Amino acid sequence: MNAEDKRIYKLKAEVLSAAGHPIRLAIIDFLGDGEQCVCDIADHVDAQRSNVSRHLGVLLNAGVVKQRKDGLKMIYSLSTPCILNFMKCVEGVLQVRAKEAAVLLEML
Amino acid sequence: MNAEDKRIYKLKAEVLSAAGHPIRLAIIDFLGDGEQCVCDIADHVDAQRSNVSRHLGVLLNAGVVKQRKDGLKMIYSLSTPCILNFMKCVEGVLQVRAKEAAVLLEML
DNA sequence: ACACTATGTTACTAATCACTCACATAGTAG
DNA sequence: CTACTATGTGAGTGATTAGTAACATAGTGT
Repeated sequence: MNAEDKRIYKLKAEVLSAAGHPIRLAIIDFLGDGEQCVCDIADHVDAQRSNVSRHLGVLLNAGVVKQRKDGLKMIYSLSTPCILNFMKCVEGVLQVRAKEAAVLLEML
Repeated sequence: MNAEDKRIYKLKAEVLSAAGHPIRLAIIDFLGDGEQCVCDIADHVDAQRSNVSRHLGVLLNAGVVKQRKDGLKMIYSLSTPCILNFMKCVEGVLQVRAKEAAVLLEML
């Protein structure tokens, strides 16, 4: 694995770990229904505004969301809808996990 | 967003952030070609064995990989191949990012 | 100009993570 | 049994991250 590969993995890891936080995941899910302003996002994910603002900054920085100003409000939306697709795969992983847990339970 | 939702987002975040590290991403990519033992993985991703062992523990814990013992060796493989698919989407995000960076460059 | 609202930022603390080194364990081969 | 190999784990350190409170900024309406 050369230095070039490492750079690319680092970039990809940035995107994935941006998505790898409960609040940010909730934000992504919420934005799947359409663009939203910070205050509505904060209400929906049940967290403080400044905290949500931070998380949005992380997502923006990773390129997962984009922003647009509308008067006083800053409107956020998903930069590409495929982000929602890979949640399906994540659910698949969780299903495998759950199945294995069930098998272990049987063994007791 | 109720407590149940939060639990599920936390689980999903666990899977995503398990994938959100350059070395672990390289491991996932490598396992895409087929199962591998720890020592070969360590050689391939160019990191120390104990460190790789740790990262594999994280992936295992998240349910991203599974393990199988073969004599002295512990063989790891992807628990579900769809994990490779969502890399495509990550690449899409990076493309959007690159495009925006190019646009910004034009403006200078 | 003033007060008000939405957002972002600074500074700080607590928590988590990554990495390394040294050691422990399990299996293999002589 | 002994030496060796592959893997995993505890302890420690430095780096990164999450969350909060207080403040700064930008736009709106009177």
